[in-house]
Amino acid sequence: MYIQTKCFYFVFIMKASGSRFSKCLYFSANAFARKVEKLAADSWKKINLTPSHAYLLMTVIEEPGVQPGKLADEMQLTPSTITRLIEKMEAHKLVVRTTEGKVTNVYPTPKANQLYPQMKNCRDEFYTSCISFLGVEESKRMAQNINKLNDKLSR
Amino acid sequence: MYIQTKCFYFVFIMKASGSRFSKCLYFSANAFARKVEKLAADSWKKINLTPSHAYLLMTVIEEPGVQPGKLADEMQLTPSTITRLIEKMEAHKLVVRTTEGKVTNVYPTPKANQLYPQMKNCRDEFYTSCISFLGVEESKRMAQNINKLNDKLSR
DNA sequence: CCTATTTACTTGTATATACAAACATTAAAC
DNA sequence: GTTTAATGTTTGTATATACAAGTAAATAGG
Repeated sequence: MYIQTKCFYFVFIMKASGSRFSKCLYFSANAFARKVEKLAADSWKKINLTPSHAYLLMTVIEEPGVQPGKLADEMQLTPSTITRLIEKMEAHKLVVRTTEGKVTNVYPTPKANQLYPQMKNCRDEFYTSCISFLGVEESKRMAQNINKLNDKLSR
Repeated sequence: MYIQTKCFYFVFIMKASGSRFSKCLYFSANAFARKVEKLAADSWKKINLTPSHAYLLMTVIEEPGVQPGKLADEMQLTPSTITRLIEKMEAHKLVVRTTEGKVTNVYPTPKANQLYPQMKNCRDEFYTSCISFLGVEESKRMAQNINKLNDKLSR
């Protein structure tokens, strides 16, 4: 275990931090996002959902009838991206849409509701693996910090 | 100025940090990357380069003959992505490739070299705008922290 | 009441990136 | 030496996302 830690440290010296761009937020932020993405993707793979789909679906289950606009806000994605996600999940019979006037409501299907407990497990597993990589304190602080910066960067 | 700070704080409370997923690294990391991306894109827009293209080109100028594999390492992108980037920049007559055996070398064109001073300006501008949004200390620490985590997450 | 603006969502299109498989070249093993 | 494995790069294909423009409903001004 100690050796593994040292090994991490070695990699640390050689990899990102040793790269030409280590001090550049552009690279670090993007690389970090891709790595967290991968961690999340692994956690949800066993029920065949991408993280975006999974989080969208969980929101729909927890707030049946939620509107696409609100989903866009919460997930910090553009409305068009949300439309695409919903389309796919509709094709997989996990949500249904009803449109009344200019308002659209999204509801989970029974199939989705059945999946919910497993989805919560996946979410827990993802958090656990974040924590095991980054440490419980570090990973919490990181999310907080990033959020703070995100808000400063909100146009 | 004080009011603006308070305003930031208000947004902070309402936006990312208030969202259902604020404590989830998956969302924060992705949103953060997209925002930094946008900042970078703005900085390089005036010379019509995307940040990836710009950084790749600067590397090629500073290390003429650099190989795709090394670029992939430094930029933390996959070799296939590097190939695609190089193809595009070749189409724009900014780099040329020579292949000898299994090794490929990438060189800047005169056009690229001419562009170099402007590119450095754009880079500076990007750093400046990071700093102006996030603060000089915060933005340095952030990049460091992210790198540390990146290295821990390196497969 | 009718036009103009705003709101909510969708569509067309483009970008960046990745993974897996294909190649082609060199190195190793026997 | 011929087969096998490793290395470096490219191609085929798929994903996620965005922006800009389009549509359709609701609301506001005159």
